[in-house]
Amino acid sequence: MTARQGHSHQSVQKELLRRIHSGEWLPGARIPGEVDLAEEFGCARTTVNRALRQMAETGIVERKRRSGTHVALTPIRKATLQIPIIRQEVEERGGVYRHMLVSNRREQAPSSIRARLGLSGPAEMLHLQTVHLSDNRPHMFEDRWVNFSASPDILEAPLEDISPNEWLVRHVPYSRGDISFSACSASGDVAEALEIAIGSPLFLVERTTWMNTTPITTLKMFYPEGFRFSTTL
Amino acid sequence: MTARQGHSHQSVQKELLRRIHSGEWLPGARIPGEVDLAEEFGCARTTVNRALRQMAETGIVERKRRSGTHVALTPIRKATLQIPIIRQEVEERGGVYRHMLVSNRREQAPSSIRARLGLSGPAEMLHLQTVHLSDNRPHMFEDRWVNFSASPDILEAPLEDISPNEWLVRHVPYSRGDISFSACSASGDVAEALEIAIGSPLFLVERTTWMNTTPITTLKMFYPEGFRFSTTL
DNA sequence: CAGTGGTCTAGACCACTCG
DNA sequence: GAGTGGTCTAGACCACTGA
Repeated sequence: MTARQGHSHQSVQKELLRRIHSGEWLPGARIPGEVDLAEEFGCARTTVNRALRQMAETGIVERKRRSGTHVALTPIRKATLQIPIIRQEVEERGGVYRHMLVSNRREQAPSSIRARLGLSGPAEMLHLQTVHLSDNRPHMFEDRWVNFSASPDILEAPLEDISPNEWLVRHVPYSRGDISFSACSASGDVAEALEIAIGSPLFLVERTTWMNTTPITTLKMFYPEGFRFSTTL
Repeated sequence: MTARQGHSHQSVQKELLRRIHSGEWLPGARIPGEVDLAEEFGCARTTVNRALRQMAETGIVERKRRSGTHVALTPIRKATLQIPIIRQEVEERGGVYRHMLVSNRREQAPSSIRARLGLSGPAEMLHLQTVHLSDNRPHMFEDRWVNFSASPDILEAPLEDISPNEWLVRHVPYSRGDISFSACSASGDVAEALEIAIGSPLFLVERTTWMNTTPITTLKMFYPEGFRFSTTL
């Protein structure tokens, strides 16, 4: 059967967005059911469904069975952030990337680190400190602990040539991660590595990753003032 | 025709993820085509397509026509952030919310603000400064400019009772927004509002929103040290 | 130019949930 | 119990792009 195309899911979404943005459908208002919309637009219900599903994923509408689809009271609540490899991050900003491994030691993980990873008993881990440079100026300082029992290969990795960040991303998959953003002031170590004054404000990203329930690595990334993490809503 | 169900798109995705996480399919490796996978799983191609499309949206795989689907070299590169109403943010963290309107004036917007909004000529705007409190302690300081020609109603809004943040979210839709995160140190004004020392590190969120090409509002939100913005990968 | 993903259709059944 | 979204199927055509 020749399926003559009425509307694409994108054109449907565009029209639905127009009605929301124009105020025709106010926040909280109920949107007609998929069957009605499909009839109105002259397309299959599947097409309407996809348009509405995408709008629900970005938080523009809320959907529940039986009660239908409503315009969200707080339109657009989700932004997606890119989590790049640091080298790419530097190069995308037009800099020449280089890294320096400041520390590379096996140590007993302190309790704060074990807590982040969800480990109860003592554990020997790889403690790596790296300065990431852009055009030979400090871009970011990374303080990382690696649970090498989950990825023994890292003990033989050429971390002078490839940063721990990049080596892990390329060799150790993970299934789950936490990430958080905050601000802090520079302690002595970090200030020295970044060549800034002690107490300077820093943008701090903390990330921990697991493969299933096995912790892989946890790290803090310290960015000096001026660095921005941007995205679009 | 009774469509007997083979696999759901979720079960397909789960199995594909397993193969990636187990190392069976390494980063960069090519994944079989949709037709082959559909045959293997005994389901429709549509089902495989949806599973792979979702995995592409989260950055786990990369898809191109003709060349097929490949495991991403940098697995998982996107995180979604919730952009809440501040009152909800405070209440979700267990605090009692209150806000104080520190400033509410019509002013000529300085050039820095006009630049953020993409306006060339002079423009009179509403300049609002709000302290958001959690359990009567400062939670965040907001410095906002509103292009009231795009939403004249705000001039009559009871901003003492409902914060500018919440009033705008509930009454003025937007189609596009920028958001960025960084760190800075507290200036005198902000330090006073947040009851912290001048120079303290702050977590700074900047957001600008438009309706189509009309600028709506731009603001900076200053969070004291200790505040974290978290999400899951 | 041929292979791969991208998408639409029409129809069906299922699952949740509100009244 | 009935209405609404959630999803699967089988088939078709289209669009991009790399060999």
